[in-house]
Amino acid sequence: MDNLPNINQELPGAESTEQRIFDAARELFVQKGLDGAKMQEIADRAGINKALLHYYYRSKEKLYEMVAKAVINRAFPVIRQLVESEEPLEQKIARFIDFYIELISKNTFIPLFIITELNKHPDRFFETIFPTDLPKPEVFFRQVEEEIARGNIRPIKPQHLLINIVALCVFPFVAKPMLRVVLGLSQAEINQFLAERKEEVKRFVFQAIKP
Amino acid sequence: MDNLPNINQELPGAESTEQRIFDAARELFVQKGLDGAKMQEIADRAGINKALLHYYYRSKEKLYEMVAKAVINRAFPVIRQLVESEEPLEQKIARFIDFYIELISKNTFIPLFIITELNKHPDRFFETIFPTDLPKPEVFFRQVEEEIARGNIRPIKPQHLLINIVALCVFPFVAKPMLRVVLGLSQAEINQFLAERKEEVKRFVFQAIKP
DNA sequence: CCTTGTCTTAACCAAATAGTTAAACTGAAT
DNA sequence: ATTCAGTTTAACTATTTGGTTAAGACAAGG
Repeated sequence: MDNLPNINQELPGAESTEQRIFDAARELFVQKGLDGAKMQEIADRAGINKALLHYYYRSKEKLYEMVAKAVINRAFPVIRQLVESEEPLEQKIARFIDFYIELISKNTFIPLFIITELNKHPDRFFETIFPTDLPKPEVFFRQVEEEIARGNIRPIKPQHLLINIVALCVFPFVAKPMLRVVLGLSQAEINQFLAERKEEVKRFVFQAIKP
Repeated sequence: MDNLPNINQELPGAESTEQRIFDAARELFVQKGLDGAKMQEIADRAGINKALLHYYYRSKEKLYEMVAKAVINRAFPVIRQLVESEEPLEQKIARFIDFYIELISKNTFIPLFIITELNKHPDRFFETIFPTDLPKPEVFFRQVEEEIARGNIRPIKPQHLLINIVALCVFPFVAKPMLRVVLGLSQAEINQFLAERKEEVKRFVFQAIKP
């Protein structure tokens, strides 16, 4: 009776029921919000009975809360790691853009979800997240100021530079449906356009901060 | 009996019931979205009986549709006018940035509303809500290509330039709560930061497209 | 004053949806 | 095989919520 643990049907879906529920809930909550996602829908996507949602996660609110926490706590450390590293600024910016665009293109709805959630409960956030996970942009700020002092880049407030970079990375993906409307692009053209963003953003940013 | 028209209780709230309903609905829909806003809540905010909502606007969907149309149609024509004008490119970009940031800073929730709802209910938006006369960016595109040909700006796809400009204008306001979290700014500092955006974006963009 | 059309309300209805329960299933330990 | 704990389901209940209805208020005109 050593360690042959609860194998309980781990074969069919390869994942535990609890996890399948959580994944389904995450997808739907992130895409449709608390009110837009329905419990039955979540159950269907997880391929289980609706009662199991309540068996594992007492209520819709609780389930949503756990999802929100997980999403936030997964998103921030990744950014933090990039922003706080000590590698040379130019290289760091290039890596950041590549990585960030890659990340968002695979998780289109996450930024909007976090922003919406942050707007709903501005204070709850600081209880939700591990304090250590909060990105500390000081390293980045110092690097920018050093490069400015050396004359390698033009004077610019580091805060503006950081936000500008993030804006250029995030916005086109978040506003994806608008591309179709405003630029009149087909689905294929939209994908082509978004694929070009990594290089485009890097060119744009580096040109914008040249001395 | 000259011109003493239907005064019908225009005194108490100074506004017609129909208008009060519409205003309440706009506030709540913009803030909470279609699913998040409840009819009873709208009625309460308007200070009237719930049945009146259906008396004036048949259903929730219809009411939402009218609100969404109004919100969008207040924003787009102005943009359109700017984008389609024939004034010199540099001047046009500067005016666009000034105007756009001004507009957004006074209606912070509108872009978020449009983007969120567009992502949640793309069909409804494209079929019923969006106006037929969207901004036509062709003039802008042509101007950019001309300036590139003349060697006044560096080569860049006009679509990317347009999206970059919009991204730099919109994103910081949409992501306002993130500023506090990521940059660690106080409310006063956030306002200061956002006030600097007009000049910052113009500098950044013009520098980025220099030959 | 009485009628008429517009506006407004309280009470009600029906559908959707969150949540509960009791029973059945399952696999493992006794 | 029996028990037992954890898991799962179908059927059910309770609540929320969009929508309706019938009756009343109310001004304006006859």
